[in-house]
Amino acid sequence: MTYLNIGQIAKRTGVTVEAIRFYEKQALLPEPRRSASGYRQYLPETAKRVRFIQRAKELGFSLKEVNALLSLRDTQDGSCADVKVQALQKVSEIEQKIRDLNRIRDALTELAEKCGGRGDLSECPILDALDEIEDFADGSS
Amino acid sequence: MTYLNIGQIAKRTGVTVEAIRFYEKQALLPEPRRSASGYRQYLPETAKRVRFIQRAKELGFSLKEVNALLSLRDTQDGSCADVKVQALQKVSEIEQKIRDLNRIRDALTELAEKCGGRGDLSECPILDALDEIEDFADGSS
DNA sequence: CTTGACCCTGAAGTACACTTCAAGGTCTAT
DNA sequence: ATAGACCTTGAAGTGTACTTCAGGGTCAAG
Repeated sequence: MTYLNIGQIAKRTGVTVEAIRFYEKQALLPEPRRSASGYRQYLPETAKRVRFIQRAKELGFSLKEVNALLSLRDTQDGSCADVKVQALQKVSEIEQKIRDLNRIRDALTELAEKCGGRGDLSECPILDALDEIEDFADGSS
Repeated sequence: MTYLNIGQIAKRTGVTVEAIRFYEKQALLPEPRRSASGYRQYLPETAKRVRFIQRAKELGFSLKEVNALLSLRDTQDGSCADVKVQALQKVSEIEQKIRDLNRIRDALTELAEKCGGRGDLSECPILDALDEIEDFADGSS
């Protein structure tokens, strides 16, 4: 049969069995088919979904947000226009994250370059590179 | 005087007073100067650092990781070569995050485009777009 | 010289995302 | 048919990142 039990999903994704059950409880994963004896039986695609959850978490999305992302794909109620609005909203959030990560990456790259690989930190004042992040306006009051 | 008290830092950063004190306890912020009466007195630059902490958190870095990033800049011990190695390591982690975010953004953009803004979800099967994320190898066993 | 907005500390409480535990049933190989 | 690796549930425990509470001191305005 093409079904996988929870341990096999765990192995394929690197996520613990317990975490997978937890995701089910949180409705991030649909309740799977069960064997006669009550074992969960997953389609192999479930592993994709679990990996997506992991990745999204590493990118700073809460499980609630991951759920919202997945629901954009899953949901059967609500209009397509709603989905579009939400998707575009998420896109702009994500683009902000990408910009921020680029800023941090550039600062770290500059830092590494200026360090040349030898000398001690007193010869590396360019560690200020990170201060170039957030170089704009303060609060207004 | 050029010093700001904790409430002013909070206002400029959008981070609560309590969280700022918490960051100090966790050594993400250096212990500031104190007034005669014990009030914390911050240099305005501290706001930059606090905003950096917030941004980095939103990008999926734990406070411990943020600390490591900030330490790359701050530290006075350890050789510059060490800093370089760590910085480049972080750069590749960050580049992975950027790739993942690009994947999610592209999928969401595609989803939004195909939705055209009207019709209901039964006319939007492209919600499968997100499945194109993680399109590669399964576990090896 | 008091009122209200601010600051201080330490301790306890909360939300999130799990992990561990307890107590037990199932499956496969020998 | 029994050992060992798997699966089940529910409840309690853990680490992170705060927030709230209790009890009090400080500062600027009127």
